[in-house]
Amino acid sequence: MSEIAAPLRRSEQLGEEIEERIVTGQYRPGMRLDEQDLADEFGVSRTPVREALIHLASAGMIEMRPRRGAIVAQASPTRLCEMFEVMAELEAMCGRLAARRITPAEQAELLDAHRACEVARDANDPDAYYHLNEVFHQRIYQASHNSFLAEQADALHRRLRPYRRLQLRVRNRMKTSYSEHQAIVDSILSGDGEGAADKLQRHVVVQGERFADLVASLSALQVQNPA
Amino acid sequence: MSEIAAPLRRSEQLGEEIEERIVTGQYRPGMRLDEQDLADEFGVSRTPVREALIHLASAGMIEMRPRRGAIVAQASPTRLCEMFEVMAELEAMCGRLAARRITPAEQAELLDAHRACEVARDANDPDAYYHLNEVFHQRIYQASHNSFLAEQADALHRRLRPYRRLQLRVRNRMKTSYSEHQAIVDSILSGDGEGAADKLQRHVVVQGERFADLVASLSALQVQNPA
DNA sequence: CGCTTTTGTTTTGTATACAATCTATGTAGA
DNA sequence: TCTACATAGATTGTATACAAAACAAAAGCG
Repeated sequence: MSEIAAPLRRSEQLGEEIEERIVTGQYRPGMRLDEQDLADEFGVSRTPVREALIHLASAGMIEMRPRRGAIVAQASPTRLCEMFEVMAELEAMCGRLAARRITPAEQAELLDAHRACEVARDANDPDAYYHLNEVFHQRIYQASHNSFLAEQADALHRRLRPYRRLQLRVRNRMKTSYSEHQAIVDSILSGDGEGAADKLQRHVVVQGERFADLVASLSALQVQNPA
Repeated sequence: MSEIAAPLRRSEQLGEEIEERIVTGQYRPGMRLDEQDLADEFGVSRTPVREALIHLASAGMIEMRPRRGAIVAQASPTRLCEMFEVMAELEAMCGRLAARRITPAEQAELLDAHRACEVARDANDPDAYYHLNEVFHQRIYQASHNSFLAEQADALHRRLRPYRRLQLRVRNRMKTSYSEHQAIVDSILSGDGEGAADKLQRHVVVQGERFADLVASLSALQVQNPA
């Protein structure tokens, strides 16, 4: 989220870079993260690497087992469903509040983000849609006017990014997503908090056949050699 | 929450100890945490202390400004309300799920925790009530049968512990709290998810006169000399 | 007398060194 | 051939050392 530019510690930059690699799938769930290797690659010592890893572990992006090194967090299908269930509730809450508190300027921004998604959908460009979809959701977080909630939602959203990305590949998911967005926008702009909450909840939660889709895409993501 | 006993890193032990001091009010919001001082006190080098601080910063318990040291996180009244607003939603979600999914064994445990609170209330013992109240709420988290949700709720609960503690000192708060617990238990045991959610939400959220109470107790907590 | 600049001290951030523990390979025995 | 154990190697966790930045205080200047 838009923060005042604070000078980043080296370890924070490392953390962002490593997180990016996890999100983009370069580092896959279960993959081992060797401190020395990372240090060599980034041209620093192990100290800032360790600090970055500890931060990522706190955020749930990786797992650090004492004396046994760090691995990219691997969530079971059940666990993922649980996470999406919570994400759905947070999004619903954002939508409920946003419907009450959104400003005219934010209404315009939300519509802009929504229309941008439409362009990506029409171009049948999942990667573009993926990014614009994030902007769309973040605009809703912002419009909730609860900055803590927005931060929490954003953090969990980031944690789920690798899996969201996969889901967009599922047939017709992009079109379905867009029309759901439309209904969400309508509810928020008309001030219907409960409607927005309900639609966002269903938009995010993984259930029914989407669970099967998730499991199927997961096996493709999983790394074969955890060592 | 009950986890399999994993050998703790020294830095993790430090983190727990420092967190405990923050929660109990020994370290007050705004107070500076000097790495060398902590290292000397615990008889370790700065390295594990730093790692503990980074972890606490990730959890939001402290704030680390680059090159300017760490201070105990100090939340504004507005921020605190936002946090309680999210906590209320998470608790409501736990209650809603718990009403549907709670097992007979968990029902018994929940009742046990509730009756223990009754004893503390009758003894007019806020400290005891404070701890038993935590157990009561954690039982609900567990009964949601969404382990991720339970972890998130617990994490935020811990973050709000210093402030919850203060609130129990407010006149009659303990008795009010207990009778609210009673209604919550009734809803959960009767399988009324929406009722449980609604009652938990109101039980936790800070609004109306309780906001004034919170602000009043906050100024007592705030440290005078941030240096 | 107040403000700016400069110098000295403290504290953080990173690099390196070392000790403890875990993993893996190889060997001996059943 | 499989299992148990011992040893060697690799990797983590912690201590120490050093460099850079922030902070504090004193000196110089208007």
